Amino acid sequence: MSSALVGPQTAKRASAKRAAKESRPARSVPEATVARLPVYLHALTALADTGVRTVSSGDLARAAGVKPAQLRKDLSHLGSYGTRGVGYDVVNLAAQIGLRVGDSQPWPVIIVGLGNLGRALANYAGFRSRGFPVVALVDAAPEVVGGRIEGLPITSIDDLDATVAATGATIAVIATPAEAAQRVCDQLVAAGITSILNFAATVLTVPSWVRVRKVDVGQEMQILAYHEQRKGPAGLPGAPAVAHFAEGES
Amino acid sequence: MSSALVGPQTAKRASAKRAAKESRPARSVPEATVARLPVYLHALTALADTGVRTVSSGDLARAAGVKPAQLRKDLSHLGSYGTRGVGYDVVNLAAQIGLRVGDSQPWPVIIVGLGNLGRALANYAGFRSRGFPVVALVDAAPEVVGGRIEGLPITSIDDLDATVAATGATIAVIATPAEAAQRVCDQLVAAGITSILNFAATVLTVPSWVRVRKVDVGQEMQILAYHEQRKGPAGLPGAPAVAHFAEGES
DNA sequence: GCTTGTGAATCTGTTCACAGCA
DNA sequence: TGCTGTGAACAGATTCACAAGC
Repeated sequence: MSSALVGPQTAKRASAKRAAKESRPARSVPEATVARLPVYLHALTALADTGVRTVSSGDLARAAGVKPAQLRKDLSHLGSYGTRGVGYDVVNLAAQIGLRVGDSQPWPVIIVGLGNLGRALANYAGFRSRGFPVVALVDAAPEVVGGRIEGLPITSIDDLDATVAATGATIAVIATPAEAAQRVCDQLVAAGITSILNFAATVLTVPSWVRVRKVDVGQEMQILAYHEQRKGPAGLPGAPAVAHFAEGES
Repeated sequence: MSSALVGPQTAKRASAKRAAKESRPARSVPEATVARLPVYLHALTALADTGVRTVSSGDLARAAGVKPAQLRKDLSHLGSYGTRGVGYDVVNLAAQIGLRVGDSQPWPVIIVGLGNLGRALANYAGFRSRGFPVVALVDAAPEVVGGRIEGLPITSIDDLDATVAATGATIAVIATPAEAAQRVCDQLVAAGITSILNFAATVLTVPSWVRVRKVDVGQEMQILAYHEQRKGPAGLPGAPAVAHFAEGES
């Protein structure tokens, strides 16, 4: 589990700045930027579909819901794909971002857990269309195994190793109940999965080479509720509160 | 659109540091902390269920997947609910966080869009159990309206104003196709909704007093794919890669 | 003219390290 | 002796503002 084997950020402290300065052509895009690339790509695709050829940082930023300066800074981490005085070539920029985001190849995905959510995900068309074909459906319940969804058979969790090997998947989606999530996660990791999208309401413990992203609807709701809470007691809706400057919506 | 009336963090720009120093007892919890409160609450609830009475920042941090210092800093924004040399009282701390997260009252929720995802969400039990009863299901398609899910009737989007007024909901979930999302969003806002959880793959434009959180499965996948991309070409799995500095997984 | 790309300034969040207290 | 709570140091991300270039 959290046994040593770490060694990560070991010599990071001391070396840092000076060492990284030369020899490297500026690798690594900031994580915050990576998280926005899909948004930019989506906006660019929409623009391309409507026949727009070039777009300015201002326009693209508006479509993506960010500020122009942020967009330019983000894109600058990828390279210089714009033309001063003109803007960005929509198709070319989309291609460049697509490259980074792995659009050039399909990423086969395994879905584990076929309750309500798992089934909805298995039927979700946007999955395949975005380059993530669902190649296997896995569950533990004997009465579920053997069924089919969208023509794809549901296989047993006991055959996970074979399933992963056969499909070549490296990404998995966990849509099981919270109690089963960690166990399933361990099995996925053992089978060679290195990226996991976790819909279960649990914190997963994984080795350092495995990346997990969590989607927790309940938590999102609670974050919204936190802010609703603030509003309620303060001022009545409709009644103009005191000062306030409009926010530019992030 | 960006008219205005919030009231909170009002004169922030100009005043800043100097002014904020005195008179204010440190209001407002950082957004990053707010996003973690639900995780802490979940971990505490689990601990309480197993009968644990007190917990140290180290143990709770491990359960929540953060560092102890981070947990203490986060909790310090809420007040001093721990006991030096001992730890935190599980039940009391859970109560305090629950208070902030709005656990004390139910937050009725409306779900708009009853395709695969909407139906899965409507059936999602964890919704109600976390204090977010689904009080209305809304769709636009005539052939869907009139049906029932979990005993709840599906009403027409045309009756939205009445539905919101009747239920008193302030939070809504958008699970429509992307094309319909902005239109639905506008209608929700007009009806009085002030918090939205958006599952559609679009950036929503809303007035400043409305809060939106987005859940986009496709985007999450692309973020995972971005990192998979880095790994792939570099070294074979199993074969120790060259240099390579391990990242410290957050 | 116009818009990009980027250093510098700022803001936000995280981590350290230790004083304060049971 | 612990473990919390927190100032101070650090790191990361955002925003500003302007030089560079079409």
